[in-house]
Amino acid sequence: MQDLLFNFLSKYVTLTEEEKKAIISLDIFHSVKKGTTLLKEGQKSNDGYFVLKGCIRTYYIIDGEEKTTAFYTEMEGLTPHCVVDKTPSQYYISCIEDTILTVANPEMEVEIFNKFPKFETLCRILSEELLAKQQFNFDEFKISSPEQRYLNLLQKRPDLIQRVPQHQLASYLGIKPQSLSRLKARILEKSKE
Amino acid sequence: MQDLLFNFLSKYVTLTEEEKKAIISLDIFHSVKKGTTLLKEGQKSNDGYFVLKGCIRTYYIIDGEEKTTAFYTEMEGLTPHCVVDKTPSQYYISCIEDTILTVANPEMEVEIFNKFPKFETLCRILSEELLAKQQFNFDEFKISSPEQRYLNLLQKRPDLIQRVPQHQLASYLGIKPQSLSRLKARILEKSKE
DNA sequence: GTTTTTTTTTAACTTAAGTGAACGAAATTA
DNA sequence: TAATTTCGTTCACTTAAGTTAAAAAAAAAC
Repeated sequence: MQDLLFNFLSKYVTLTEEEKKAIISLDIFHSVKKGTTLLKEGQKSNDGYFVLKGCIRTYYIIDGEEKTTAFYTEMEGLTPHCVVDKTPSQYYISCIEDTILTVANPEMEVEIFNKFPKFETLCRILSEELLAKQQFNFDEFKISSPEQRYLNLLQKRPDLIQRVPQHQLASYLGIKPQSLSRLKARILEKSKE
Repeated sequence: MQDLLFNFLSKYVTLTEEEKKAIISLDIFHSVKKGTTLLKEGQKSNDGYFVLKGCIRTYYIIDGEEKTTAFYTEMEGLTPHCVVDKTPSQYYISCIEDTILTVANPEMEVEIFNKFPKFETLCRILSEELLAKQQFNFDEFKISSPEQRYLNLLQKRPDLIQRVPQHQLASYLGIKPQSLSRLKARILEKSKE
C-alpha cells in the first residue's frame, strides 16, 4: 500500500530506507469506505489528504443543493482551505469509492521537514507544480463552453466520467444535471450525422 | 521600491539585513511600461513574476481572439506554466499598466534557498496558500452564473473593474464582451426597480 | 485638434443553459 | 422481493449567453 506513495515520490526525490521508515512511523495510511464523509461544513480540521487509491470529492451545499467542485483520484492531493486559513470549512469532503489515502497535518509535516529537509523541497515543488496545473485547468474552464468542457474531460479524464455519478459531474462542469444529459444527447446526435 | 516586497514578506518571515541584501543583490527589481509583453506564446522562459505595483495579465490567442484568464496586481505572483514543465508557453503575459515587478528564475531561487533555507519554507507556504486560494476561486467560478461572478468581483476586487478594459474582464468572467455589457445593463435595470 | 483606431454599447436573431415537472431505471432499504 | 428513494433522461418553457452587425464613445495617433 505504501509502495504506491513511495513510487510516486520517487519521481521527485530518492528516499533512503530511514526516510521511508520515518514516513511510515507517522501512521498516515488509512482505508475509508465509500460514502464516508471526511470533512463537513463548519468543521475545523488540520488534515490534508493524498489519495493512493479510490476517489474523493469536495462539495458545497448551497440552498440545499450539492455543488461538486472537485474530484481527487490516484496520486492527487488536497489541502482543504480550512487548514490553510484556520477557519471552519465551507465545504464537505467525502469518498465516492472505497479509498486508501494518507492523512497528514501541518505539525507532522514540520516534524518531518526538520528531520529531512528534502521533504520541504519536495512539498514546495509538488505544490508549485499543482498550482501551475490548477491554473491551467481554470484557464481551460474559462475559455470553454460546457460542451467543450465535457469533450475535454472525455479526452483527459475518461475514467472520471465512468466512475462518478452524472449529477456530480454536472456541477463539476459548471452546469445542471439536465443540461449535461441534453448536452450528451446533442453530441450523440451530431456524431450520427 | 524593494520595501514593498520586504513589507509583504514580513507577514511571513523576519528577514535580517544580510538576507535582504542577498535578495537585492540578485537584481530582480524591474520597471516595465504599460503595453510591454513579458512572454509570448511559443516562447520558452524560466522567469516567474511578482507584482509590486501595477497590473499584468495572462491571455491566450485562440482563433485570433484574445482570451484573458488572469490578472495579477499588487503583491500577487505568477509562475508561468512553461517554467514549471519546461515547454513553450501557450499564453501571453503583458502589462496593462506601468508596472514594477520582480523577475526570478528557479536557479536564483535554488541559490537563495541554499544560503537561506528559510526562503524555501517561505516559498512553500506562499504557494500552498496560493493554491488554496486559487482552488476556492475556481470553486466560486463553477458554482456561479456570469452575473453572480460579476457581482462577486464588484465586491471582492472593485479596483479590477476600474483599471481593466471591459473586453478583457469579459473573458476573465468566462463570457463575451457583448454579454458583459448586457449583463451590466440588466443589473442597472434591476436596481432601478 | 482632427483623424483613425479601439473599445463599449445596443439591437435582432440564434443557440444553449436554467427551471419545473414527469417518467423510467437503478440502487438502497425494509 | 417489494417498497422506497435516488438518479438519469426527456419535455416544454423561460432566461440568458453567443453571434453578427452597426452605432456610439473613448482613446490613441497623427
